[in-house]
Amino acid sequence: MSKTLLVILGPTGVGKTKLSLSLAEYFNTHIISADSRQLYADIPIGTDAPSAKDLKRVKHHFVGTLKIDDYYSATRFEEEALEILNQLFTTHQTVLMTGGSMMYIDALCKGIDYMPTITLEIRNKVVESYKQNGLEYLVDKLELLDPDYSRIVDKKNPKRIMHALEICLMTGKTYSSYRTQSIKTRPFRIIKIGLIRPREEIYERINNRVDKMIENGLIEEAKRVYQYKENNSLNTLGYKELFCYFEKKITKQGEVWSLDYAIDKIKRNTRIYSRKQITWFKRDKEIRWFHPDNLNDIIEYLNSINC
RNA sequence: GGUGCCAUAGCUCAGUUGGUAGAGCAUCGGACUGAAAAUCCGUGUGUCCCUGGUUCGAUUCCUGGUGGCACCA
Repeated sequence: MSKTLLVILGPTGVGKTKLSLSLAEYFNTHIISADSRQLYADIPIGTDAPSAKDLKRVKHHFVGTLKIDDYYSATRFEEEALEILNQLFTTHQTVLMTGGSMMYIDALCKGIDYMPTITLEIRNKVVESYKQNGLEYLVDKLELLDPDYSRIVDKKNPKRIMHALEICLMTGKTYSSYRTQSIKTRPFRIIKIGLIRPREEIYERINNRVDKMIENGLIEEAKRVYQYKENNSLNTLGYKELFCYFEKKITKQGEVWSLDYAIDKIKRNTRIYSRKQITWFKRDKEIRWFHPDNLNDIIEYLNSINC
């Protein structure tokens, strides 16, 4: 029998955590978390990380393993998750991966192209140039250095432009030359289970969850990490909005960010995020969709394919 | 009871000197390959409250309703 990676995915708030715990117990196995923010140890409330109790019930990987200012990326996740998977497959037939970080899931399932890590020096240089000269300047520069990519890149998206430029500047080669976009095959079977609910249910659960996070001390948690706010780990739902409130920023409507406004924004942005996830997952035809309450249907399906 | 103001998108409102309408928010759709909870793009048909009148033509002006708000009794 082949080894199986069972992927449980879905939009935020749909109920992945609860179902994954049940399934992991059913298979008596571990969970690999595919969540780019639950990786960080100091922000468990805002990222809705598995509780201490959950972690005791089932062994998790990639939860709370990083410091708030650690660098991380989908590629590192690919490498490290593969390594852990290989170990786990020596003792387990089935391993679960669960999470909502779309690119992390794809990185492990399909692989992503190798690219050199950008040095801090180059990154700062490019970011600085963006601030000084604006996006169009960078677009022009990219057109010179990598005309192929320049033709297809979204020219309004600063991150895409900057990253391609960084690669060009650092390696002296084009960004396109690293972009093979080939799909890697894995030496194990991958089964994807998608969890979905009607929109209203997802939205209601998100709204309730945010209220609960506030009750559980999200504001204090955000204050504790505020000094690290420049780090990517905190460019995150829940924190960025509270930071605006802390800083008494002015809203588009010309008012000072109140706590209520920040909380509404968190809810709204989380809803938008969940939609974005749905959009991404919709493209993946390998996903078999279920309602999270139908654990039995899922197990029945898995049995039928010899899981 | 009297007077004044208001009634337009799911919400808050703008607007049409009379030629059937548009912003913000909400909603919805999409892109995505080493920062991805990031970053970026796109999306507005709605009995313009109802009725009658004037008019070639009314959501717009006028009459009368209905509902809301404010003030006066």
